[in-house]
Amino acid sequence: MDDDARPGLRERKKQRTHAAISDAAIALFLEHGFNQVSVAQVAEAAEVSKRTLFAYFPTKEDLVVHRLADHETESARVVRAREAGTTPLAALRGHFLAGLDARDPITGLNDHPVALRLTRMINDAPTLVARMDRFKRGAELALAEALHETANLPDLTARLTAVQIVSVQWELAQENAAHMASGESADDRHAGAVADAELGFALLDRGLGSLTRGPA
Amino acid sequence: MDDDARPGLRERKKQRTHAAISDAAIALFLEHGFNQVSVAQVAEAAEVSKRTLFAYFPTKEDLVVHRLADHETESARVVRAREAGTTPLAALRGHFLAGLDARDPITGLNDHPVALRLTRMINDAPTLVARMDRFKRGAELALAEALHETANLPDLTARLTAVQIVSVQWELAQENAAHMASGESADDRHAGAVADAELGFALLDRGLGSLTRGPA
DNA sequence: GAGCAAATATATACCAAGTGCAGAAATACC
DNA sequence: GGTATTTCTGCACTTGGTATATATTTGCTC
Repeated sequence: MDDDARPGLRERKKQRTHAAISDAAIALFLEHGFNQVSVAQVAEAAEVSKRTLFAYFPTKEDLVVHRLADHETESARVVRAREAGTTPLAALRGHFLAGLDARDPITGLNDHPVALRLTRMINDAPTLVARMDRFKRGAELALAEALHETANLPDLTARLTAVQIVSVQWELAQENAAHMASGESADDRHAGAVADAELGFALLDRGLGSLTRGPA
Repeated sequence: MDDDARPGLRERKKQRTHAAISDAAIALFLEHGFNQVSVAQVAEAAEVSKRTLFAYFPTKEDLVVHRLADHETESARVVRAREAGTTPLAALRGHFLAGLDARDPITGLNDHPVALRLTRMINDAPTLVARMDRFKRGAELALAEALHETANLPDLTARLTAVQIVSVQWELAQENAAHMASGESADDRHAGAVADAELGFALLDRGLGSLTRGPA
């Protein structure tokens, strides 16, 4: 819809307003907490009417979550862009490990103060946590579609596969974020995070039966 | 908390009020839709003040979801109650298949008109869907704890295992519910549901690698 | 059974998220 | 410059949920 072909004054202004609202919101939320700041305050700080704010962001939660929108289809894109001969799972494993090396916040392995405050802010606000779940669900469906289309999997099989993969990635990120929240540094945690990721992807690849049957 | 040891007039009255509110809510929601009915209307129908309603149910969504509360720990209980020598996954597989046979609504394989209207009502209300996600998350954590305590699994391994299992069960139920929503009868669907469940649990047991490596 | 303390219910007023609407202001287009 | 079209704004309104202070009910003791 929003082709970035030609700026145009109107488009540029819209983008600036969008950014102004978002920035004001994040700043206020990080400072005082999500539930402690009303959308009216955000609107005032962004010098915009409440009505306009809701024209840009359909809900208060979107003021935070819209920043993750790109990540929603990340796994799906990785699967689609994998090289021939690479299984989807191998591609995703490689991508996740690369994310750990890069300290990509989506892996949870990032100890920037802002990242820490952000995860804490989210976990303190139930409605935000719920919104993150919807985000996760979107990632599952996008990945399922990618698997269905590029890996020759039946629809249900693709969905069953996708939900397992996304759930494991999510839990790994939660684990890393919990370590960060308890004060550990990303560098100190890195080795453990890699080991945990290997465990998670091994479980996905070889199945839970491998726990009782021993390693393949 | 609420020991059912001795009734007592006060307790009985509370239970009756609780049921009255819940029944009024479900009836109105099924009739007009979740978003189309206000909590004030529910309170009026139940002949109770709005404040009292919120004393019994912390949120509007709880008016619906509290009925599933028991199911939240169902998988965890199945794992804890499994016979010696049975793996958790085998126990859960057996339980799920039994649920299909019994047309347990939690498996999605139930074509009672009320069940159909209920799933439709939930899917039409985003806040209810979000609440179901929280319910699912609770089931994951409960199962993780059960696996940790009874299957000798490290904490993270238990959580990774639990999220995979619950996610697959959930997706299987979604699939069945979708079939019901499109008019198929539970009896007609049963064989397919069993086959899908076998697929799902096979993926869990043998891993996603089995898709590329072929059957074990 | 009267009387009192604790629990529960109610009415009222209130806050915050989100929507509908009518009009003002800005932008694009000619 | 004039006009059609977006976009923004102010205002009133609905709804979920909470605070407070007051009334009602229940349980218990004598």
